Amino acid sequence: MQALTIGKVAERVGVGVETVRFYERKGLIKPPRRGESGYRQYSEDLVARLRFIQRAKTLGFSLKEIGELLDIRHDPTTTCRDIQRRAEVKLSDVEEKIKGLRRMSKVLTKLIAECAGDGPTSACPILEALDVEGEKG
Amino acid sequence: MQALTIGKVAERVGVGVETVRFYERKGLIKPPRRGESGYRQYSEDLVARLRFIQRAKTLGFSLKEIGELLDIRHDPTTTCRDIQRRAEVKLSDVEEKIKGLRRMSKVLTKLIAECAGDGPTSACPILEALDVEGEKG
DNA sequence: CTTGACCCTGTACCTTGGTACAGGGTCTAT
DNA sequence: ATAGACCCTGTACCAAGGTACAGGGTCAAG
Repeated sequence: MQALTIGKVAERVGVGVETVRFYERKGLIKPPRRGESGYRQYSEDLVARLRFIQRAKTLGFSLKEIGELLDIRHDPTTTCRDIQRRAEVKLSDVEEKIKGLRRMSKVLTKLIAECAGDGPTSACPILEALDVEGEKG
Repeated sequence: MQALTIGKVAERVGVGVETVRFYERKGLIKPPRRGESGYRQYSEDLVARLRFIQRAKTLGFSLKEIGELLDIRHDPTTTCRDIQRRAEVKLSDVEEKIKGLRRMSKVLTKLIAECAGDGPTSACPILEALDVEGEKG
């Protein structure tokens, strides 16, 4: 298998070469071996790893969290359960956000309707949207 | 009602005084009146506004977006139609955010279900799923 | 009336997740 | 052998959203 240059890797994954080097600096990918010229030589594995990073990002994981996922994976003392728990934490974050946004959506919808109907408007009705937790769905 | 100092306000909301001043600079809260000494004098209203800002942040709104949300209200210079239009813009933002989060939720839920939790990380379906791109989804 | 906690302005710095040079060296096609 | 595309390191920069001084003034308790 041919070694890939950083440009090829970046192109395949759809990121800039700077981003690949940035991930290396951040420890998300390990420094690859170098050719005579000092050029980085990557294998296909790295492409997979980079895709993993991109995909995890879209699920709301920060680079730090992604780094942890990748570390866990290569740590023989951890189990699948560790990964699962992290996914669960992330899921509950996401569910919380959805709830809050639904409240916001309701208030905005109401605002639009009231406005159309010439209804009374409080000084700053939007503030009610996120009023104290649990104090009304 | 006693005027609140910036420290009292910050304490009540659970942010630093620097943050309150930062929001003032960013236009999220308006410059309050000042006492003889030049100290800022706040009313309870400001506490509510700051709490809104904090909650909206956890929902993924940027400070800029939060400023726009807070602007959706009646004042002498805005018409009902104005409010309606701005509320509609924000409503569609909110719906978009919900959609994105639901996609994340779905993927995470599926991954968590597929993972029995008892295997080694080397065979974790969550990690495997993150490896492949898209997987026809 | 002093001490310490608080406030003021202004500026510098931090983190996250990159992006953009500058000033080189290398590789490849012609 | 030379142009142009690529690679290298290093540093600076960007936006967002703060956080931390420095160097002052003020307020309230003992």
